[in-house]
Amino acid sequence: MTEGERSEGIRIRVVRVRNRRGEGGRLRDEIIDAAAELLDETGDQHAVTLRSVARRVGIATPSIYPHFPDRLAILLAAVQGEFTGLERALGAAAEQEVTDPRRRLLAVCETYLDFAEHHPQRYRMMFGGLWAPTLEHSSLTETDLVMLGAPSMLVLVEALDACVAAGTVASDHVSADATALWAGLHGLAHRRIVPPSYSWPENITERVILPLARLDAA
Amino acid sequence: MTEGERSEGIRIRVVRVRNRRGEGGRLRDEIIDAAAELLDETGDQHAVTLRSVARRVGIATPSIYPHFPDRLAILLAAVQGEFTGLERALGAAAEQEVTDPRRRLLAVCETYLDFAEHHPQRYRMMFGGLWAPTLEHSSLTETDLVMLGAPSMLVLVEALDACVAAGTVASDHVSADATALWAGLHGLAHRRIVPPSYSWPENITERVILPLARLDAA
DNA sequence: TGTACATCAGTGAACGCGCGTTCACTGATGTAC
DNA sequence: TGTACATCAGTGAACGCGCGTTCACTGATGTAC
Repeated sequence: MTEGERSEGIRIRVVRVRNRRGEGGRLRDEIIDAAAELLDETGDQHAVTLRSVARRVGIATPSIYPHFPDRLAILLAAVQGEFTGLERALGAAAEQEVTDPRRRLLAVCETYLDFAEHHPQRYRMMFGGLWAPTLEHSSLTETDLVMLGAPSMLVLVEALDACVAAGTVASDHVSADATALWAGLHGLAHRRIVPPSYSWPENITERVILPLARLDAA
Repeated sequence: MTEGERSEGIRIRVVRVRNRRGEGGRLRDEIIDAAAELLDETGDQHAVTLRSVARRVGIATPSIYPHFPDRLAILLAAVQGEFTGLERALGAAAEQEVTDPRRRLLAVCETYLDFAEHHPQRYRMMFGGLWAPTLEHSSLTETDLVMLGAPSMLVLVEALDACVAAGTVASDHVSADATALWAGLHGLAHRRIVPPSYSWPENITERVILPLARLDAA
């Protein structure tokens, strides 16, 4: 045991209770959680190494292999979990605003931007396009990655569609306009990720969302 | 000498002519170029190491130290050069379309997206927000980074302003609307960076740019 | 009810690799005399 | 015009580090008899 110890006089040893027989699969979730934590803290996929994950979990490095074939498989699993989290947050926001479709759409947009603000490193990992070049040497397929964002996109499409149905918004192609709106949201999310030195206009959010969603000013 | 050789029977040695006395500064530019090439090829700032740069240039690794204090200083210099390239491209596009401000604005937008498409890895490096978390251990300041994009932004602001002056576009706050337009462009650029599996609507570009620029359809 | 044993969950040491950084050095070249 | 020398532009070996991956292993635990 080389890790879980501090060399400051007192030695701390992380005690991890070994899973019971038949429940070894639990370690898989612990590994994913540790990877997500490391991503959040560092914002750098290179910080998620087999060894750093093992340290965080409190296991020996080779113990990862029964659960994941390689480093990227861990990362994909972590990012999958994060996309699920985004989807849930967007879905919950949509359900909060049952009556007014305009307010529902704006709530979904706001929740999207909040997610980016509160989890900037995750967001960057999810949408930063960090994946493509790394794919070559791994077991992942391109489709794995593209499919990840689909359910979240669906929430946005439905929220916009409700506005169209209610006559609040005129759109000849709802999913296309939802994609356009997403592009704007992604651009706005950039603002919350990057250091705040650039002086963004105060009402930049409205200036992007309202025209793209074809909504009037409030 | 360990590099510049291939172990396939024939040995190739990269012959690099040492700079003449007083012209040692030339190596600095060679280092920046090599770093930019590595960024373009890999899209991964971690691929730009002192050793990989030295190999590419054809020098010994320690020869970098007289020119750059650390790895990040090389990266900053490379990214600076790339921002200058973007600025030139946008400026050239604006100058092509002297007469019609509407067409000029659209040309600037198109050039921006073309840059993202043709240099996806550079673009990601420039705007991907990869910098912030890495900054702590380096000699760079946050302002260094924020200032980089300012001249390019100015081209966009001026192009939009010309539309407003010509009465083509109504805007109560030109620089704010230019920032909103940039957010949309950044979202669109995402499309050209990410693997093309997601089925983007055909006219997504117009659906984003026209409403944000407050332009009518053509 | 007791016990032998197969299996499960994980360990710990070792390997070769590329990395950043240091150090003392080398050989060409411009310049002072 | 010739030569000694300081300086410039880089070199090459070495270091310790964290990494992914391999290998033989260990000890607890559930199960068959």
